[in-house]
Amino acid sequence: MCAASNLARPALASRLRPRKPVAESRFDRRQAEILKHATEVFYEKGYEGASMRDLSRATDTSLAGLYYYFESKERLLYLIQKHTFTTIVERLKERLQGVPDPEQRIRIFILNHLEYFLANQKAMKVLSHEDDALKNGFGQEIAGIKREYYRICVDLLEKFKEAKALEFKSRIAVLSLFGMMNWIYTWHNPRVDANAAELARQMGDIFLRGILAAGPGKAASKKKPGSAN
Amino acid sequence: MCAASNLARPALASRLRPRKPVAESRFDRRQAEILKHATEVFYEKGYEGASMRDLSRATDTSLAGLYYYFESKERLLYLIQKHTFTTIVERLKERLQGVPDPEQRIRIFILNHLEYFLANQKAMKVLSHEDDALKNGFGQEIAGIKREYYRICVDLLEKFKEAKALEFKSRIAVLSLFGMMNWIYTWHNPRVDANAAELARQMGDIFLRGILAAGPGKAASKKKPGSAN
DNA sequence: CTATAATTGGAACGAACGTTCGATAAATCA
DNA sequence: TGATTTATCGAACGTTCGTTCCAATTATAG
Repeated sequence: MCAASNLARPALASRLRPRKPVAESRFDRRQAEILKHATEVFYEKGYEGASMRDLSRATDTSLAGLYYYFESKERLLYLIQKHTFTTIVERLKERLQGVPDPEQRIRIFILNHLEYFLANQKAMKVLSHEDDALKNGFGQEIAGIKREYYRICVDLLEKFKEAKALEFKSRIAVLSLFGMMNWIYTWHNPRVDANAAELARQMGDIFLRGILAAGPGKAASKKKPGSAN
Repeated sequence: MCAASNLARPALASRLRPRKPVAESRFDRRQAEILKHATEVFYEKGYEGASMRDLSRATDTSLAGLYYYFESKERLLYLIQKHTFTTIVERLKERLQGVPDPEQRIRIFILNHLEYFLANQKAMKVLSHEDDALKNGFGQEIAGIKREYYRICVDLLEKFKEAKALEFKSRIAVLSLFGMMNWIYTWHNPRVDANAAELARQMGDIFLRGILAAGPGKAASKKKPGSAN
């Protein structure tokens, strides 16, 4: 984890913290808690719409206190995005280990994405919705993680395509899949809609059947699902 | 069209405009032009991030001049959203007339959506991205149009489902389809990606095959989705 | 305990925000 | 032409923005 080392200390707290062998210090704990509440506020009001005073109120911290933990509002958003994105990629890699079947791997991708998305819906909306709010330095790093995640999905699809001798445009397919999954932050209601596993199954069915029916050569729209090759 | 009657006049211009039988007055033309430029600014900076001074600069209008044409910043966003959404629904209804085949009707829906989306990409991003920026009064009217549009799509799908004796959750299917289509504002690059007709064909293929393969009864792919956790 | 570092809050900074006002210029019509 | 509406402008209003400074408070170490 080593979360602390990633976080810039404000001037007052910039001295090296000596011997702190335990996992997280008081500083780290409080910082994480502020981030959690800040995520909620960004979720509700958007990045530009949320003021530091909103965050101050929501986190029960004085305005100056916020600047003790975060050097700027932008950095706050950056930390939320980085943590969220890094975690989802980490979990995906763990889950993919030891699973060879191409279709199964795609289903794992979908499940991992939806599960994390729904469990951290607010953070994920902030991630999806404010993905161009960060200026050059910060923005590029997040964009890099995003590109890696996208690459993983493309690779999964192309392995699948190869194994089944299919023909379709990977780029369109991947981006369609992302669209299906990411859009849920606009409509998912936990009291009405199914949970992540069930959604993953349904979306996986639609998507996988959709690309599975695309045999080599023609891509006819009439029902000819049987001819996989 | 009668666009003028929908637009609130500021106090100075609130008197009824007598006999203006021709399509659009000077007022309407200038207002429409400001809206066009404002759409661009909202697209680039977001609603909260764009200031009236940004809009003033982009439209070559003084700050006070803006308030002669629009009574508030919120109203500006409202007019952009309303015009965009109303137009897309109108066009869809026209295109659906006289087409009986359920599959064909869904393909028309997709094509209409993507075509309008790509031709008015900036307005559509503003529409998708700022859909909760409007306060109660304005927001509900836009939400109403959106609900109508959603309903149309559900009906198309259910007719299709009935005709083909399929079984799938319409809600999930519709929202997945919207996700696929709406997400393009985050990635579409006209110099790299296909045009609307081709995209509509590809997405239509993925989506229609996906739901078409869901015959009555079981909806199984051969493997069960691996351990949910 | 005292001394030192970590943490907090109150008050204020200049800048930018959305909006308003009153005066002026341009267009329209008698 | 003069009278009257339509359009545009610069300047300012009060508020809120992100951020900073500094004194006061609390926790930790010697």
